[in-house]
Amino acid sequence: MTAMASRAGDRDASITSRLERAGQRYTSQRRTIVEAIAGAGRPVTTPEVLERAGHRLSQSSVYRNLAVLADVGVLQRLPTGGDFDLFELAEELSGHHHHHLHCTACGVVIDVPAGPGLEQAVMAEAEELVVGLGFVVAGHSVDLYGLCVDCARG
Amino acid sequence: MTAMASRAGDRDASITSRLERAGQRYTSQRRTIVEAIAGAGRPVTTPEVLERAGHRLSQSSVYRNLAVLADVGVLQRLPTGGDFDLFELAEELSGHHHHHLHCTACGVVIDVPAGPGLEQAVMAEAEELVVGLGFVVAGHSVDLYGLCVDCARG
DNA sequence: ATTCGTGCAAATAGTTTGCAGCAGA
DNA sequence: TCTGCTGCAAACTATTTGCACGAAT
Repeated sequence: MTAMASRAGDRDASITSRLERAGQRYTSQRRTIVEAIAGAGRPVTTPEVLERAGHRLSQSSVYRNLAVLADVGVLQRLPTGGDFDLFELAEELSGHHHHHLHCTACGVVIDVPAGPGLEQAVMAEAEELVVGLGFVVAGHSVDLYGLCVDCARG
Repeated sequence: MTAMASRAGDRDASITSRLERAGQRYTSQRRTIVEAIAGAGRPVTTPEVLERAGHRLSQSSVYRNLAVLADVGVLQRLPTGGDFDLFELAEELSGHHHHHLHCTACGVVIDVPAGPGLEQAVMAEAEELVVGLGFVVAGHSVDLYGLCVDCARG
């Protein structure tokens, strides 16, 4: 419990500081949004955020706050090609580096922890690119496409 | 030259058959679109397709045809989070498996050939997921984010 | 007090669609 | 000649924005 509280506190402090650096405040509405997203355990859409927050906040404010939170690095935006973009806690805050599993049938996106072998391979590849193209690699993402358990059955 | 012509012919035949399987035709406009995209050598946006085709086709038809061509597997759509999605030739048709380098400053996306080490690592990871989650992996993409040569300098 | 946040309604912009004429098999 | 393709204009929808009021420091 102490450890949990401490970790939650760390997260809030980090979010507050990121916002303040941009002259912004960590309001209760922004807290609600962050908690709705963190509590989902997977990337969520704007309507889902609204839903999970019980529609207690206006749509325009959600859009505005998602943009602000993504801007200061609290959230990560995931384009999907579908109707809505997805949002998740930035890896720097959630603490665990992961990749995504996209179900091409139902559209759900699931987090999967990044294995060390794959990470190493990506790093090696990134290294070659710096040398070969002068491209400075800052981050990466690995996305797997297929069918989730539910859709694979039927 | 013979080899080139042969390869181009193979591509057209493959495209025609994919379209016909869906009761569609490989019209000259669709040819124009495919050539505009194939000739770019990197993923392009809808306005770029229009531009590269010299604005000889209507915007709505371009949208319609990009959707059809993506549906039958001739093109691949790449969501970006920016204003426009990107389109590129499907890997089955272009023949070379590759990943993408995204410049976070100017937004350009560059193709990079997929190295064998990375591919192997992704496959291994995919294998574990099938066993662990029952998720059936059909494909994947690796995306690297950073600064392209031009943006890294200036 | 001043600055930022919020809700509402209106505006924006990428994309889709209805329809009438055209073209290919 | 039948089915699908195209262009135009209108419709649609996710997202953004102007404005006036409320909240926080």
